[in-house]
Amino acid sequence: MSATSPPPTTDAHERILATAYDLFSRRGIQAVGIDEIIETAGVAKATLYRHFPSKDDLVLAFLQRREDVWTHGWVEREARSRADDPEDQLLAIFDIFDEWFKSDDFEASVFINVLFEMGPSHPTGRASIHYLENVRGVVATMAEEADLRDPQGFARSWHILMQGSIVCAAEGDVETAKRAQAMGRMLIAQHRR
Amino acid sequence: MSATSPPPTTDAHERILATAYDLFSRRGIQAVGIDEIIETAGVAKATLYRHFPSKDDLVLAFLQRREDVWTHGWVEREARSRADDPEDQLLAIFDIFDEWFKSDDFEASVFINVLFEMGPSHPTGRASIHYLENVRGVVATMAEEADLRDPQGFARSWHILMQGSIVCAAEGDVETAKRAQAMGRMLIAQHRR
DNA sequence: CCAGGTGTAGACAGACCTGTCTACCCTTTC
DNA sequence: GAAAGGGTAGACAGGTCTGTCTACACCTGG
Repeated sequence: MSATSPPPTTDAHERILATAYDLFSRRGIQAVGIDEIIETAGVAKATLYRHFPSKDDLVLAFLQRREDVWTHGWVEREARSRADDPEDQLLAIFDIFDEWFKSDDFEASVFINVLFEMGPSHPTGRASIHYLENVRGVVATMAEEADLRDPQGFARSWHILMQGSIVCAAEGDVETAKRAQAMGRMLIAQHRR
Repeated sequence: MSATSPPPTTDAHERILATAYDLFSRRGIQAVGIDEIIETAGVAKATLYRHFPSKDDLVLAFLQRREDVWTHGWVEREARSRADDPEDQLLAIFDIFDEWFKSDDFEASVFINVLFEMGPSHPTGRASIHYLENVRGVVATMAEEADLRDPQGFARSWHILMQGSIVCAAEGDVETAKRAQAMGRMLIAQHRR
């Protein structure tokens, strides 16, 4: 989330990945070249290619980190910390999204972004699909904890609301999280036993 | 002005645009180069640049055609032809989406695609946002015809369902249209007077 | 002391891409 | 019959990008 490049004391591998995370997150994959990454990270080109044999490998490492930082470290963690009741934890996702959409550095979802930028058959696109499925898995777990009917089906419907609100936010509608949350409430009510 | 149509081929302008429509629709903007378009269309490079001063201009013309063909010529037209009741016309959108997602040439939404590929500040990205707003406008009109409360707000929520199902379909979930439709039913029920 | 691993700096190859330009062809119109 | 306009074919300029390569510097451990 920090835009500052780390001090040169940290090791090169980490510095490259942190820089790539920042640049890829904000501007996408195609728009960020290797040359910009090495310059921003303060690293020689040979060093980057020693740690990451190709740009695709760097992108894959970036997506893995995105899951750690965004999916688990931010969305899941925040949702769980904001409420005790599992239903409220689910609804809290859209409170978090609301803050996300209204923040300055909202740049649309990295996973959707890469999926559309690279296509579903490209290795990085396939990886994005995998990480999006994991997001759905987090929702399914919460749905189980909330003792909702058909947690897998619930998670798929909930996922539609999450993805839809992200796209609508990218379109410019900053109030979209509240609308998605309202539909989420209806969906929860329908899945109660 | 002349009504004479030369036997060899159709109008070059039309041939270029039709080829660009096909290639851009299926593979995205960045992945399709000018050289491929002129070769596929069977046209000289100078001819393309005579009709479209730059690739961006060609993309803008492509997006305009996409609205004509897809938004109005297909989704809106089909939805209206499949039901008389406005509420059923709205729900029919997801029947159409269902067939779309399951068709061989489903390639995700062009407008979302271009928006994510080019970014919201690029002219073509801005145009995509405009055409997505027009899709929402079609929904709002149908909502008015169905005499639903707050048709604009309804259309925004409905739009979340549409966008979400498209992304989930791109992710590989082919049953997503049915789930979106079920949530659509709930949303309609909530907006009845 | 020196060998190996890690780093820097930057030139360079090779493959793309968009957009321009020349040179020529063919048809229609005045 | 000449001019004009639209078309073809393709070279070319100028830019981008990834990835390789050379040459050198600095530790650190044996």
